[in-house]
Amino acid sequence: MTSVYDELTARGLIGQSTHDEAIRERLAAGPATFYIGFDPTADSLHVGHFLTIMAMARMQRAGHRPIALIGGGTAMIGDPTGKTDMRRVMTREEIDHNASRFKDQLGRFLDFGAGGAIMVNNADWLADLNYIGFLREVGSRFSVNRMLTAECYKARLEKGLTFLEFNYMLMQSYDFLTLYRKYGCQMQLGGNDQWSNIIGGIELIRRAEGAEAFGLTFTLLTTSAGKKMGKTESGAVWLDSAKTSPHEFFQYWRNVDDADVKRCLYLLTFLPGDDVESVCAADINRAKETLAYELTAAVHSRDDADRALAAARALFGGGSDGGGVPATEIPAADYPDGIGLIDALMLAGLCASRGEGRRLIAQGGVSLNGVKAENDARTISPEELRAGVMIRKGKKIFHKMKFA
RNA sequence: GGGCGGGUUCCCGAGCGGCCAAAGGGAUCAGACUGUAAAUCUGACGUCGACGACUUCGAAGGUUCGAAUCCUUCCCCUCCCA
Repeated sequence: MTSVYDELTARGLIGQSTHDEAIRERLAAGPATFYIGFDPTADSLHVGHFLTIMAMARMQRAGHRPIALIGGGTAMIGDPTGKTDMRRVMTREEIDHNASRFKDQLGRFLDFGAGGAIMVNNADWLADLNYIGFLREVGSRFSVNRMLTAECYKARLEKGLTFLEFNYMLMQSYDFLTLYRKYGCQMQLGGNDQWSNIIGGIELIRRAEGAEAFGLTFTLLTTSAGKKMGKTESGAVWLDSAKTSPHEFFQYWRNVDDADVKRCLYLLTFLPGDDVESVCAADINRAKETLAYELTAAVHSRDDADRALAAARALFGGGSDGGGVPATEIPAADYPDGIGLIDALMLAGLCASRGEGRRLIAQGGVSLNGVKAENDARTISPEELRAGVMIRKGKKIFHKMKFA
């Protein structure tokens, strides 16, 4: 069996590593403890985190021990990396709430059982730090000159960087040091954008403990065009089914670019390399279906994936019905005469304003049960609502509406 | 603290008294073509009971028949000096 390191490399996950050979040897030598941090800046993890999570899961499968660090403390500072503007300062309550959501979600992918993965929150040691003590222990080991040359601060040096955010690197480095001391954690992984922060921690460990630590970053999940994946017009693609339904989630992956399918299969699924190659070579559309199915099953459930797949086939294969399609139920009592088409679109969230709805219909972008809506005066009758109407917006967006 | 330059619709960015709901680009949405792909072409893109009305150009006042454009105060940002 090949080592995880080789597996990660073969699948194209590795972005940069601090010590190629040393890390390979360390991972081959036996169980290693590593950590990855997640800043709870939203109330759900999203697709951007998923690649990292899968990498953790692969490592765990290979016998290593993951520490999932929830950045309850660092989130109070805000990582300036990759941001051009200072982010909104979050309240303690928001952060705590988000952190608890993260916890639940991570539990789906990692085994937190005895001897398994560990979850920690850096608020536990950052929140009550003593300023003087921290400066003396940690601050003294950082060179501002060096920090300023770090790539992650470049952009911000032009737009403005607060002292608060400048400290982020120290916080994260201190996390690494703390985990090293507490759990013997010798390795930090992260997105490629975390490189500078990881290096900071490694150097801190060396200076403070005289010990060696390693860093490994993953490629960012981007499209072949270089854009970050996981964003849609309506925001991020979330892992929480309440924020992005399994159907939408499935559709997102079903619609990825031809050019990105193989990469995604390698990066995000456990599908063996040979299978990835063969499925992509055979039929690209089939490969997309596989991608969508596998990811939906992993993030949500087999059942959800089955439903989404069935719905997709029915919907796009010419059939009309499909379970799992987003649906809106309206109380019959409120609409004795049916509902105006534009109102229905608004209610279903298919358009943001009535004007937009009107335009949509005028341009031929709306159909009901497969019949194109000719004009915006159309109403959906009570009979139709009783039976349930399938509203289709554009080519790919379906929404069911019926009486509750 | 002093001085310069700024804050325009989702983003970038024109406009600098009426012809401005505001050029251009990007993003987005729809249509055509397709394979639920890409590329391309076309249209739309503040809100509404829509050939009209209403609300926008950092905030609040003011000048004017008329302001995104002029004046005053305030808030925020960049840069230079301290």
